[in-house]
Amino acid sequence: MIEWSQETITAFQKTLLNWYDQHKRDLPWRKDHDPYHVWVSEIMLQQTQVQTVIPYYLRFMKEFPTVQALADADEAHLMKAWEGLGYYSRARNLQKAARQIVTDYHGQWPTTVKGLQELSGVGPYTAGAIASIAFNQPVAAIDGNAFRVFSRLLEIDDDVAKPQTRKVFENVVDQIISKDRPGDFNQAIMDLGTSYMSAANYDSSHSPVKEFNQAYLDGIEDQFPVKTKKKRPVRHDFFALVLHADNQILFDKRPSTGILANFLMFPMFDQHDLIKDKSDSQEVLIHRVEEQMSTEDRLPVHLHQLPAKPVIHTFTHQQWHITLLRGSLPADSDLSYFPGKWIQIDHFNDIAFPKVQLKMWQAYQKAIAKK
DNA sequence: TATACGTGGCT
DNA sequence: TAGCCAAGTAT
Repeated sequence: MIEWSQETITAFQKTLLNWYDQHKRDLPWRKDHDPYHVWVSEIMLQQTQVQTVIPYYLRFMKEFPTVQALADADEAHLMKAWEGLGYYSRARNLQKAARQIVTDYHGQWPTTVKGLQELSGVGPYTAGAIASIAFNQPVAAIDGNAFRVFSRLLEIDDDVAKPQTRKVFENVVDQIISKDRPGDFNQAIMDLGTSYMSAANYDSSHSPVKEFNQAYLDGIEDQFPVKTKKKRPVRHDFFALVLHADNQILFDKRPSTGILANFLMFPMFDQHDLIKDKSDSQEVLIHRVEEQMSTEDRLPVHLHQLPAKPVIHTFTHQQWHITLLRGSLPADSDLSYFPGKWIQIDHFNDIAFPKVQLKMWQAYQKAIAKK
């Protein structure tokens, strides 16, 4: 049980919702409460900032205006619409869920948290957000904003990085949430959490709910939320091959699981896997790649390291250092001999690539232009 | 439960 | 600048 009295709870709701009515952000997915609009925006907003999402959301609604259109979309089209947004399993789960709705539910949306969580990619937060915003259910939607805001308001010091902490906050919000306007309540908390009560540069002294903010009143806001630190990304060193033949370049399709699943990328070799002896030089490793690519003498591949800095790309858990290798083939080589897919440069714009692949292509073109 | 999963912004 | 943060979920 929280310390707030029923009077305090009512006063908080009123203050928060009045502020929201006057100052809520005008966002494209707030024009109505259509569950499709709410759902797509919530999936895009997972771990992604509002300003990043807006243009993606607007394009997405033009391309796929309805659940049916999304269910019918071909995967390449879908991934192109998601290109650059990251966490690409979100897009695949989105379509999986669209097909669930169309096929399994005959177009009828589940309206409860439990029902919504049956949809692929919809977890406790997103289910709460859709249920409250689209279906007016008085349920919590605990995201990073809610963790931050309520941890400060009530000086809750449970570690928000731990999964079990979610239920502590759900219990709190279940008691405080407005039963009349649950969707607006949850969205108001998010607006508060990105403005007066943001992670950095918060401005609690001007916050509409400062008198309810115990951590502020006690001068200890900087202690909330309590969150254990993340681990640093692990470094991996790769070679990436740029194998040119006429106007085509060789691509590999990545495995169907793991990071950047299913994307087409330049063939990549983990340098660590190429090492046989500690004393192996970079030249020796490159030569081993040449051997792997030229298993028959009739098609020797010659590789040259490009006069370019390695491409460095950091993910949440990995940091890639990629050395680009340009490959040359004998004239009239049989391209079908190589494992992978030859793609016309002219067609690059129609294919979805992850950011690191676009970086490699840019670095390659820059290096070639210099020569 | 702890970890993997992308990208961009900010200090 | 290296690290943290941003409307989390799946496994």
